Amino acid sequence: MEPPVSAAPPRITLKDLARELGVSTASVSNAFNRPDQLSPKLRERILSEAQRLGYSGPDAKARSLRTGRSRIIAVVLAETLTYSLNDAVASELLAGIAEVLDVHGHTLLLLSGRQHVSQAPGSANIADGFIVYGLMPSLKVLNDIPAQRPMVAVDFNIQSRPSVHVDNEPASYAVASHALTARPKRPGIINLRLTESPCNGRVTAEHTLLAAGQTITRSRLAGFHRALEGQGFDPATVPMWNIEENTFDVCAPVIGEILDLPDDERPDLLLCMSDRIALTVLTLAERRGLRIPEDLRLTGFDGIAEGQNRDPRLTTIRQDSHEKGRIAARMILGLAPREDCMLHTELILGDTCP
Amino acid sequence: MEPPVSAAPPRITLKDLARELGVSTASVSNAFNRPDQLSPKLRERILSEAQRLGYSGPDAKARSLRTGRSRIIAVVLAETLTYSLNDAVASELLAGIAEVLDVHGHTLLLLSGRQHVSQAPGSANIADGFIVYGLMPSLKVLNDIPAQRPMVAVDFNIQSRPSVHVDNEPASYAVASHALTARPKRPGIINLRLTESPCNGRVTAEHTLLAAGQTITRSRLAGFHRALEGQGFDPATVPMWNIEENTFDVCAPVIGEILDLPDDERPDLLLCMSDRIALTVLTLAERRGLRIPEDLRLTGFDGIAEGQNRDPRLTTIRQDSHEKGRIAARMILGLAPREDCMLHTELILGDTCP
DNA sequence: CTGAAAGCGCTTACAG
DNA sequence: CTGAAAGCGCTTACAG
Repeated sequence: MEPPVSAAPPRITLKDLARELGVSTASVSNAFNRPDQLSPKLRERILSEAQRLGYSGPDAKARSLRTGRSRIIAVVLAETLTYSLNDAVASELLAGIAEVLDVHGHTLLLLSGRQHVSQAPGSANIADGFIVYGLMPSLKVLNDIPAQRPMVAVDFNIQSRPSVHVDNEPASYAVASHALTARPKRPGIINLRLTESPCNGRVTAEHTLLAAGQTITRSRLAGFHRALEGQGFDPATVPMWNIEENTFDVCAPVIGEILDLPDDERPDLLLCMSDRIALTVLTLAERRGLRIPEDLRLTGFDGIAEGQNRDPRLTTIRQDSHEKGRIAARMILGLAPREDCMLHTELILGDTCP
Repeated sequence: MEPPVSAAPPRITLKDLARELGVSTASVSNAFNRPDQLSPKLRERILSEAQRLGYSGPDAKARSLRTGRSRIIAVVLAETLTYSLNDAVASELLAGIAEVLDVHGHTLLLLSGRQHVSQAPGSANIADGFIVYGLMPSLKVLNDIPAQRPMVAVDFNIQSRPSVHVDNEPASYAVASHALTARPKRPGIINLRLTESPCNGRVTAEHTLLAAGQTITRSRLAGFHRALEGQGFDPATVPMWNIEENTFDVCAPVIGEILDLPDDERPDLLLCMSDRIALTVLTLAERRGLRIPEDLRLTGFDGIAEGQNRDPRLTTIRQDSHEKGRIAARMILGLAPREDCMLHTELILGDTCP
C-alpha cells in the first residue's frame, strides 16, 4: 500500500508522542499537567521530545471534553459587539472581567444577544460560565445555555440568577438635586432607550415607557423625578427626549433639535442619562456658541474618562464599571458569593453644572 | 443498591435523550445539526422532548473534539486586555473582526500577550485560528499555537505568516508635509513606544530606537523625517519625545513637560503618532490658555471619533481599523487570500492644523 | 430515512 | 513513580 500523499503535515497527538518515547500516555499528560507525578528527568525528556516533534501540548478541545471544563467564560452583551466594544462603559466592564479571569487562568469569549441568527446553535455552550450584560432584546440566546452553568446578570435582572447593579435611583436623585439647586427655568431630561417601542426624539404622551425593573434607565428617571418633586417642580411638565443608541451619530439629530429650539423654549438644564449623551450636547452646544454653564447646564451619568479629561469637565455620576466587571467575574468563578450585589456611585462636580 | 443522592440535577446527554425516545443517537444529532437527514415529524418529536427534559442541544466541547473545529477565533493582543478594550483603535479592530466572525457563525476569544503567566498552558489552542495584533512583548505566547492553525498578524510581522498593515510611512509623510507648509519655527515629534528600553519623556542620543520593520511607529517616524527633509529641515535637530502607553494618564506628564517649556523653546508644531496623544496635548494646551493653531499646531494619527466629534477637530490621518479587522477575519476564515495586505489611509484636515 | 459502531484526543482513578 | 484502560459526549460514514 502506498503511503498517503498529504500536503498537511500529519498532526501529532499525545498518544503518538508516548509511543515515540516508549512511555505511557499518562506520563506524557502528567508531564504537561502534573509535574509532581513523574520524575523531573522523565518530564524533561518528554518536554524536549515534544518540542522536537512540534507537539505544542495537549489539545484543548479534548482536554475540555475530558475534564468537563474549558476555562472559558462567556460574556453575553445585549448590544452588538461593534457597539459594545466602542462604548466606554461596556469596555470598562469587559476590562474588569478580563482582569479577574486572566489572573485565574480563564479566557474571555465575546457573544452578543443581537447575534446573527443563522449560525449553528450552541457553539456558545462551550463556556464554563456566563456573564450577561444589559437588557437582552430576547432571552432566546440564554435558552441555549445549560441551566446548571453559573450565570450572572449585570445591569439587569434574570429570574433566579444573581445580579450586579449600581444604585441608579439614588445616584440620579443626587445629581439632579444638585443641578436643581441652581433654580433652572426650563429643566429637560434626555433618556436612553426608555420607551417600549423605538423613539429617537421627543417623548410624548403616546409613548409607553419600559416598566420599572426592566431597565436601569427607568430607575434613573425615577431618581430625576424624585429630585424634581423635592425642589417643587412638577415632573409631568418637564420635557423628555429619548435616545435609541448611545452613540454620537444617533444622539446628534435629537440634540440638534433640542438646541435649536427658540431661546425661551430651549432647556437651560439638561439631565442626561449618559456621559455620551452629555458630551454630544456639549459638542453641539459649543458649535452653536452657547455658553456652558451660563446658557445651559448639563449633567451626565457614568463618569467616563472622555468626560473628565477635557475642558469643561462634565458634572456627572461616576460608576465603577471596572469593579462591576471584577465582581461579576469573581461571582462566576465562585470566588465571591453568588448573590445580588449593588455598587455605590459618586457625584462628580465638574464645570458643566458647578 | 441505593440511587445516588445528588444535589445537582443529573445532566442529560444526547445519548440519554435517544434512549428516552427509543431512537438512535444519530437521529438526535441530526435533529439538531442536519434537519434534512430525518423526517420533520421525528425531528419535531426529538426537539420537543429535548425541551421537555431540559436538553439544550449537543455539548460544544464534545462536538468540537469530534469535528475538530470549535468555531472560535482567538485574537491575541500585544497589550493588556484592559488597555486594548479602552483603546479606540484596538476596539475598532475588534469590532471589525467580530462583525465578520458573527456573520459566519464564529465567536471571538480574547487573549493577551501580556497575560498572567501561571495559568495552565494551552487553553488558548481551542481556537480554530489566530489573529495577532501588535508587537508582542514576547513570541512565547505564539509557541503554544499548533503550527498548522491559520494565523494572521496585524500591524506587525510574524515570519512566514501573512500580515495586514496600513501605509504608515506615506501617511505620516503626507500629514507632516501638510503641517510643514505653514513653516513652523520649532517642530517637534511625539513618538509612541519607539525606544528599545522604556522611555517616557524626551528622547536623547542615549536611547536606541526599535529597528525598522519591528514596529509601525518606526515607519511613521520615517515618514515624518522624509517630510522634514523635503521641506528643508534637518531631522536630527527636531526634538523627539516618547510615550510608553497610549493613555491620557501616561501621556499627560510628558506633554505637560513639553508645554511648560519657555515660549522660545516650546514647539509650535507637534507631530503626534496617535490621536490619543494629540488629544491629550489639546486638553493640556487649552488648560494653559494656548491657542490652537495660532500658538501650537497639532497633528494626530488614527482618525478616532473622539478627535473628530469635537471642537477644534483634529488634523490627522484616518486609518480604517474596522476594515483592517474585517480583512484579518476574512483571511482567517479562508474567505480572503492569506497574503500580505496594505490598506490606504486618508489625510483629514481638521482645525488643529488647517 | 434509521441504527449500530468507531473514534476524535485527552485525563484520571487504579493497580502495580 | 509508571502503565493499561475506561470513558468524557458527541458526529459521521456505513450498512440496512
